[in-house]
Amino acid sequence: MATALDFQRMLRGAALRVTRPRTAVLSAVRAHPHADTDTIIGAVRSRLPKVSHQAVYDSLHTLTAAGLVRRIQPSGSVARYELRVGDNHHHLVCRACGAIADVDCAVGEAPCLTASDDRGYAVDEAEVVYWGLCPDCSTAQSS
Amino acid sequence: MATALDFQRMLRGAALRVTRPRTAVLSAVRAHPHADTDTIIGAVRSRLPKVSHQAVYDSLHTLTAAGLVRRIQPSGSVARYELRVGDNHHHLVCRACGAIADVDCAVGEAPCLTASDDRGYAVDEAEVVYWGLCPDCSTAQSS
DNA sequence: TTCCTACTCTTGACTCGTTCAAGAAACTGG
DNA sequence: CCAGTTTCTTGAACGAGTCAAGAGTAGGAA
Repeated sequence: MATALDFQRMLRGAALRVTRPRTAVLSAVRAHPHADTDTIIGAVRSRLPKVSHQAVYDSLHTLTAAGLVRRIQPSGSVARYELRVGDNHHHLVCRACGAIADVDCAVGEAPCLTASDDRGYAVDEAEVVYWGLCPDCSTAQSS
Repeated sequence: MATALDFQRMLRGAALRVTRPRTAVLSAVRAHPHADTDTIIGAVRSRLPKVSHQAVYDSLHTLTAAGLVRRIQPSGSVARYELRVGDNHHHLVCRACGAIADVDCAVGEAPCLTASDDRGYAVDEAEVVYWGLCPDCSTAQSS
């Protein structure tokens, strides 16, 4: 369980200033994986009621740019965030309710990271999204 | 080269009514792969100046639901569309300018279509996005 | 400790892609 | 050609996210 001190170290390690909103955002993202901005704002304000939505947006941008947080945004959804963990995991997204689940990379160690023909692009990341129906929506539809 | 008749057949094949806006949208999507809605509206209006933006939005939704058109929306971008072709191709997206290029699936025939653990999800599609810098932006940055 | 500077946060307005709603127009089967 | 339903037009509205200016704060230097 990461403590406030761990978040401090993460921020300092990325050469970022340690501020209450930022540590609160990191904590909120860890507590609510795949949460949208609104949820994060709510979670942050449960500790620091006076934090503005703009501070949360700024923090999320900064943390994303620093690589501490990962932003994901499936089509048709608002932006969602998760703590960047070094592993190469991907996401299952429910077409019906938008639920997101983590899934390890399909074939071992980053198999899809190299395109068959990169068209001259300098690729630094491959993102995989599996679309389908989550168990709940699946049973709801068939019944 | 697909003609208006081909588009008609595509619509009828999907049990959709054949209307001018819809055929124009199909034509525009074929002429401008990966175009955003604004571009498509512009292309449609070059033929049918009186078409409302709402008709284009409606057509795109309908065509997407029917599977004739595929909607893609990389993080931080607006919605983009391309004609659905049966192949399993993916996309290269430039982090700097947002350019999109097609790329064939990395390892043959839909390798990533099966997650290592589907968590009970009924997966019907796997989407792969390669993030990086396009040739232009790549040279612009290094210089 | 105290001060200074640059970075961060607050406040509040604003943008713009997309959606909603009501009525007019048009497509299709009979 | 007609009826009935779907689709399009018009115009307003929504909301996630951004912009901007000034107040506040973190962190290094003295």
